[in-house]
Amino acid sequence: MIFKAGHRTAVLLPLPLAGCYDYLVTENTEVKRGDFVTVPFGNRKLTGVVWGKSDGKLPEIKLKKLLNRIDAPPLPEEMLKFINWVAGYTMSPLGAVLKMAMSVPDALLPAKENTAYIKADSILPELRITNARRKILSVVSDKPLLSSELAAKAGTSASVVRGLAEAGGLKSISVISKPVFAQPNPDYKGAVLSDEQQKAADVLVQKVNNGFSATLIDGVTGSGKTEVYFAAIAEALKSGKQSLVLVPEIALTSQWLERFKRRFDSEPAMWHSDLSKALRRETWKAVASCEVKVVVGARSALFLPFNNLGVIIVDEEHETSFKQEEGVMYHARDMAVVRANIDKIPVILASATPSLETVNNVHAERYDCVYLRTRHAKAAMPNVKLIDMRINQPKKGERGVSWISPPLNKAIERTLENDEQVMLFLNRRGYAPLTLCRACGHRLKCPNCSAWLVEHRKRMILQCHHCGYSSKIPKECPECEKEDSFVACGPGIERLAEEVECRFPDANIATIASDTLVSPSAISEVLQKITNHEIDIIIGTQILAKGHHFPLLTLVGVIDADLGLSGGDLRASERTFQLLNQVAGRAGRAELEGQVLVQTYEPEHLVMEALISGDSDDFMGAESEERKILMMPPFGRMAALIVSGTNENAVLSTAGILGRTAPHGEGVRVLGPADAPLFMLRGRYRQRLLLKTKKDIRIQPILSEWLAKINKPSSVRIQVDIDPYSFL
DNA sequence: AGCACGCCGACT
DNA sequence: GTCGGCGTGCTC
Repeated sequence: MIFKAGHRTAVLLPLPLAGCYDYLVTENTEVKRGDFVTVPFGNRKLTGVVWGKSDGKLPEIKLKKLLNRIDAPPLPEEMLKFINWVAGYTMSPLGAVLKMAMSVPDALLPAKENTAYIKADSILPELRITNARRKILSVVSDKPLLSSELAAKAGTSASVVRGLAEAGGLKSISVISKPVFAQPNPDYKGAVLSDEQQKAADVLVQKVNNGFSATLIDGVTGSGKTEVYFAAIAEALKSGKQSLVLVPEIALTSQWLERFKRRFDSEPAMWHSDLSKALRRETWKAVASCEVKVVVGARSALFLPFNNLGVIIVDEEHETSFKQEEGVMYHARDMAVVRANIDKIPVILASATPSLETVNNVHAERYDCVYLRTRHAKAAMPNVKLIDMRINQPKKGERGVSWISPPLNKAIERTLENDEQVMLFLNRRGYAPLTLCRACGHRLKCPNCSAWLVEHRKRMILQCHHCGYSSKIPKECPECEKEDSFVACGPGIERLAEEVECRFPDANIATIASDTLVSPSAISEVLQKITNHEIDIIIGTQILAKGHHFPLLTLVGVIDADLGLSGGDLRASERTFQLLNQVAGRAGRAELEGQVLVQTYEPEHLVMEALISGDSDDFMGAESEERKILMMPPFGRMAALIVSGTNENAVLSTAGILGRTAPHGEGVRVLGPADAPLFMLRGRYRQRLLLKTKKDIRIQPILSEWLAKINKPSSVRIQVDIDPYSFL
C-alpha cells in the first residue's frame, strides 16, 4: 500500500484516540503502510504511523501536509495487525495501543552524536602535564573513545579527559555511539538434559520454523523448564530469528540470566521499566533492526518492534502480573498467543502450576503440552505438612501476640541447629495491616481510598498500599485525641520479624518485601547474602516465591495460608494454590531434603489438600467444575465496567443508568452496579458492573452497543476491563 | 495526550 | 482591574 505525492493517507498517532487522521502526501515523498512519519497535529509535531487508505470523508481544505517519512525500519504488517487486534479485543483506542508499540519516541529521532577522543595530531609544549593527564596520554590511541571509556582505561575521571581535550592534549571528534549487543551462541554449550527434558526439548525444537503453535511446558518446580525452552531459542537463533521471553518480574531474573549465559555464552537484551534512557532507545532500535536476537522482558516487551520473531516464551504463565491493570488492560500471556498466531510462530507457556485457562486450552487441544514430572538431579520434592491453627494456637509470649505455632517454632529450632536456613512466608507488607485506637476504636484510613493505612514501623510511616499515600504516625488519635492509644492489628512481615528476633535472638534475619528492595542491585545483594549463609531466617512476601533457589534452605513456613482465600475474587483459590506451591518449591532444592509447614485454619480446604498431596489434578478438576457451573472463565466470558469520578452522585447515577440499560438475553447476564470493594480509590468514587456471557458469544459488540447508548457527564469515566483479574 | 478557550475567585 | 483555577472540546 504505497501513497505517492498528491494522495491522502490515514496516519495513526500514538494518542488515546480511536481513529486515524488524514494527511496529504507532498511532492518528493512516498510513504507506505507501516512507515513512521512526522505530521502536524494542532500546534505540535507528532510522529505516527501510516495506517492505510483514507476514508476520504474529510473535506480537502482541512487536510494538512505530511511533513516527512522517518528513516527507520517500518512497523511490519504483522505488528500493525497485532495492534489492531489488541485494540479491538481490549476495547481500547487504537492510538493507545500504538503508543505501547512506540514507547521510545527518542528511538525515531536521528541518532545522537557524542564526543569521543583520539590522540592529538600535535601537542603544544606549554601543555601542563599532570599525573592524571599522563596516564590518559599513555592509553589514548586513534580509536575514538568516550570520555568515560577513556577515563576508565586510564584510571582517571572523565572530567580530566575533557579538561585535557580543551587544553589541546586530545583531539575531540563526533561519533555516533551505540552499544554492541552480544550475540547469543546457540552452539555454545548445550546443557546436559535428562531423557525427559530432551524429549520435551525435541518437541519444542520441532515447532520452531513450523508455523503457529501453542505449547504448555507443565513441569514441577526444579524440573528444568528453562533449559528445555532454551532449546527452542537455540533453534530460532540457528535460523537467524529473534526470540522473546516474557517473565513476570524482571527484577528477579539474575539467576535466570546466569543460566542463559551458561547456555549461550552471552546475556540477552533486557526490557523493563527502569532501563536507562540511552539503553532503552538503543535496545528498541536494535530489536527493530534485528541486531538483538533474544529479549527477556516484562509484559511491555510484547510490543517491541520485532521484525523477525521466531518464538515467544511466557515463563510462569500463571502469574497474574502479566495482566496490565491500567490504560490498555491486556493480558500479556493471552496477547502473546495472539501475536504468535499473527506472526505464524510458536508460543511456549511454562509453569509448575499452569493457570486454569491454559490447562483448559490443553484439554480442548487448542494447546499442546509437554510434561516434566521429575525434579532435576538429587533434589526430592519437599515434604508438605499442614499445621491446624485451631488446635495449635501460638503461645502468647511476653511480647503479646504471636503468629508462630509451637510445631513451626520447633521446626525452626531444629533447622537452625542443623545449620540450615529457614524461610517464613507472609504475604503482607509492613508492620500491621490495620491500626486502631484503643480508646475509641477509630481505624486509621487512607484519605483517598477505602482502605486501611498500613503501619510501616521501620520507616515510621503509615501507608496506603493502593494509592501510595503516606503520612507520619500521628501522636494522638484524630478522633478522640487520646495520645499513644494506637494498637496494631494483625501481622505484617515487620511484625513477624519482631517476633522471630525475640524467639531466635542469635539468628541472622533478613526481611524482604517489594517495597524494601527497590533496585536490582539491592536484590542481588540480599540474594548473595543468603547464598553465602550470612542469613539464617528469611522473612518475606510473595516476592520471595519466585525463581530463586538456595541450597541450604530446608524449611519453609507459611504463616497465614488462608490469607488469599477470602474476597470476591474468582481465582482466589487457584492463586493461593499457585503461590503456596511456588513457595513450597523453595525448600530443599539441592541435596538436602526440604520441609514445608503450612499454618492454616482451613486444613480441609481443597487448596490445602492439594498442597500436601502434591497432586494438583484433583484440585484443578474441582476448581474447573465449579467455574463451569458458574459460567466463569475459562468457561464463559467476562468483562468488568468500572465507573469512576470525583463526583459521587454523577458516578452513582451513571452506574444506575448502566444497570437499567444492561443487555440481557440468552447467555448474557449483568451483575451490579455495586460499590467497588475499593469504593474510593485515589480520590475517585467507584462503582462496578460485571458482564458475563457464554463462551461462544462475543462480548465486545455487546459492550460497545451498551456503552454507545449511555449519556454521561464527561467527568465520569467508564473503564472496560475484558477478562478481569482484579475485582477491586 | 496536550493545548486553547472560557468562565469565576484572590491578588501584584 | 488582572492572574490562574481546571472543566470542556478539538486536533486531519
